[in-house]
Amino acid sequence: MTKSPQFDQAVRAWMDVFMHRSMRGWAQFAKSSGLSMPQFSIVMQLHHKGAFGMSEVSERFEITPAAASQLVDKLVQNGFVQREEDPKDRRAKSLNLTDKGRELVRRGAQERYHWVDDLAGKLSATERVKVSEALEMMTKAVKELEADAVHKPA
Amino acid sequence: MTKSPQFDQAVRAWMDVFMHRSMRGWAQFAKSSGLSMPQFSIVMQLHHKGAFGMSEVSERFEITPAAASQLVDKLVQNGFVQREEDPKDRRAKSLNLTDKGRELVRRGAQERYHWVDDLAGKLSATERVKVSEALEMMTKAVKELEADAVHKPA
DNA sequence: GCATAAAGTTAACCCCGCTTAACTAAAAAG
DNA sequence: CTTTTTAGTTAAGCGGGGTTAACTTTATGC
Repeated sequence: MTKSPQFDQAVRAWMDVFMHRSMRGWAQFAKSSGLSMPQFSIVMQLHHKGAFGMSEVSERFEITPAAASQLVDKLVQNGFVQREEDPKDRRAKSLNLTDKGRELVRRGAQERYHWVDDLAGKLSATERVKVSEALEMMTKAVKELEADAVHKPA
Repeated sequence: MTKSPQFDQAVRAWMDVFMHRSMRGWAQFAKSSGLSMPQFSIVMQLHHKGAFGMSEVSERFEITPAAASQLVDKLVQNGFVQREEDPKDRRAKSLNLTDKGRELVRRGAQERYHWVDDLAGKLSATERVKVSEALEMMTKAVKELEADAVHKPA
């Protein structure tokens, strides 16, 4: 581990400032749309990773199948998620976002987008380029970390 | 609003990837220490902003004074927080972290630190410098945004 | 001084997410 | 074809956080 105080300090400062702003907005948006955080998380996963079944919900969120079933059920009742039989395996269910669900995701992204715009407005063009490059490096690094974690889990 | 697709895209990608990792770790740490997220948030606020009273808890978290009282009570019972009479106004209570509370915060910071180390390991020295600079710009920008928000609230 | 406002607390109640346990139904194994 | 495993559901019950309502205690305004 190559020590780099400047790096550590910069990342920590950023995390402090960014996490608070971001998490708050996140939670607020979820609440404003009438969803609890766990429900909202499922919707987001469904958006990012595409359709999947109950068992994957229970694995990804580390809850029992029963909890997953109940949680998803509320999303279905509220029309955000569609739950249909998997034709390949009639025991399994395939979960998908409905139009309403996709619309919710779209609105959420828009809100974040707005914040990004504001942020961009505070930076000069050259700064924006530098930031873009840096974030791309970071994103790549995080993905590599995650890939590592798969091969040798903690 | 100067449009910059590269910037937007980079920030969004980063947020997606970072938020998931970070929030997960966060929630897990809170749970592993026997605290719920709301309880943990109070501890963190107490750490960042120093001592305050019940009414501020209820304002900051947008909950009723009753809820704040109950929430804090659990933290007091578990020894993370100290609740004492404010000598200036005997109706008010002054909340403070106990040693145990501070120790919790310290451990949390350490865990984040560890993640930052891992991340640093994935970057070259020059990359780390670039990232540091970029994050400092971003942190500054966010703080300016927050300052703006105070003057003309949404 | 007395009425009113402010800071917290307590109690009753609700909703939510989660777990365990018991169950149904379909697929896989033998 | 029967047994076992797998996917998911339902029901009962628990604990958590939230609310409203009623209350106590201390400050303030007049």
